[in-house]
Amino acid sequence: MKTNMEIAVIFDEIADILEFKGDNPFKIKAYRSAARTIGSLTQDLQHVAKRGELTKIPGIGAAISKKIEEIIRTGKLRLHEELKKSIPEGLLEMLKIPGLGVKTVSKIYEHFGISSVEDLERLAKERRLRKLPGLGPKVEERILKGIEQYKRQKGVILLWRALPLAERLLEELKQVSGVQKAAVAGDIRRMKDIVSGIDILVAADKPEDLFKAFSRLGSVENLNLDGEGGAASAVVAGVPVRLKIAPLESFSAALLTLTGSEAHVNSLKALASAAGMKLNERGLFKVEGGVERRVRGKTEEEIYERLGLCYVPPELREGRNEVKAAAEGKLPRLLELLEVRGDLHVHTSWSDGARSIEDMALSAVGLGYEYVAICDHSKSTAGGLSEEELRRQIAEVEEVNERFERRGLHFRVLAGVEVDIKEDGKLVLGDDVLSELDVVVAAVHSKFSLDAKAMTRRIAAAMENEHVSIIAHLTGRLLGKREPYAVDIDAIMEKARETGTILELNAYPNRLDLNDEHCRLAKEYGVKIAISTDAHDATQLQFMSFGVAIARRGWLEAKDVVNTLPLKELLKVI
DNA sequence: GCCGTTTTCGGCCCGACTGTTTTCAGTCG
Repeated sequence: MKTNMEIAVIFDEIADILEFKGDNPFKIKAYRSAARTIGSLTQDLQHVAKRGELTKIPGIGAAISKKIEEIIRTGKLRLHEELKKSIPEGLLEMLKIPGLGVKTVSKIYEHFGISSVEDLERLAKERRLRKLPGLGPKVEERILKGIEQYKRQKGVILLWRALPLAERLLEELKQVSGVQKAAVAGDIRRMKDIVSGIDILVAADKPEDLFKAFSRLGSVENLNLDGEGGAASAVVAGVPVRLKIAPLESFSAALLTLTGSEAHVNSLKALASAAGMKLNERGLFKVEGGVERRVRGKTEEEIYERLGLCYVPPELREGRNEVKAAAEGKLPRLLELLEVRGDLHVHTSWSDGARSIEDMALSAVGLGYEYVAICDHSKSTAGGLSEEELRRQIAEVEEVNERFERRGLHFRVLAGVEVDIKEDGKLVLGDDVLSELDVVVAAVHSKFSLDAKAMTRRIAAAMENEHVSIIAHLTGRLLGKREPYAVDIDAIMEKARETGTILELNAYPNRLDLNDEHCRLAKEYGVKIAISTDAHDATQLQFMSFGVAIARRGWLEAKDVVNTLPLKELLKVI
């Protein structure tokens, strides 16, 4: 069984290899776009294939759909295997270094005959790369920095990659005979943006059967069994999976301790000990005269209750004062996905999105939303809009709204834009056209390498613009790919409070920007948050759940988040 | 390899940025 991501990687590698071979650039682009679409698909490709609807996915035609079917059927793709044999292994890895593309890697390979990141690093350190025509000291330096970054982010596992895999493994394990209960634990359960792997806890009669079943699951590698400890570990689809078996009576305590975090669990243990009890993965016990007696604790809720605490949702279990708050009954009533009433940042085919305004709006209707804000790029970024084009788009938004009204749909498409903030803090679109919009989202898309002072001044200047309601993806990070740019978060929070600017929590799962701690800080400052998906396709509206997870980790409640407001009140705020 | 209200061939986004050049190539979004 291959995940969407694994299938996407295969097509991406095919594109890379074809590019090395100088194949038709448009064919290469087709493979790349297919890979990107598959990678960000929210439904499992196997299901789509089963329904025979692969070619309905934009960018997937007859040839690629056949290849997807081959991968699903056989676990691999012949073409891919053959292509991989045709070039030195390390070249593909070299491509993953940011700032390095096929052209430069080819040039280096042809001249030096090297094909590994290690050799590349050595050459750069020996200052030999700069001897090649077209390369110089700056590029050499950039490559070294890129290698450093690549090494740092190499093993990073993103929540949105691990979560679907975890859910699928859980479903498969639940089918095994003798399994009484099973749950995902660990940092995935706490919904960390980056996770260490997948932890699954199972209560089972016959551990041997479970282990056997586990070893037979698709693409399990490096299986490691610890029969006595009731544990097994393996690598599935490149992700470490840790399986733990517990007796049914200990399930909740085991789930609690396995969910962590360590800091949170340690606080609970200390609390238990202070109350003459003992908490470990086997259960909660009363200790009297050296004798341990199990305290009733069938559920996690009961364990917390016995410790004199309100239930602490997994997202809060980070050792950030949540135990104290739970003791005082001061935990926030965390935001729920169902409280979200709209999405304030989505793209359409007017810029680099895949769908029309109406398509995106109808999908938002399907999610039960009351509104969606169309915020395409402004000129200078990703096929963005000029003033004139934006005015035409506003007109189309109005048409869609009129059509909806005639059909009796209580839904509003908001006219917006994601306007670029220039280096000097000015916006690339004039105030005239911005004043005609319902919502203006401003964002940095260039000159990422400014120092913190300049970047902060730049963003703060944009916040001063009276038309700007929201600042998008504040730090510009791309998880596993690009570090956040330097910016003084406190100064931005201060400026946001002063100007009443809303900060976006970008829910696109490789951004999640603001992060959880920024959210909590915003709340302290009294700065409001908009959770927006930045969807570039209709299915990506579902990324909202990742944004809500991060908001919950940041202690946010519905009242902290503007897109929980009904339309009328929202309009006042934006 | 994909796509089609110009539909089975022929076109497929393009500008910003950077570093290298001295008018351009490579990478990125």
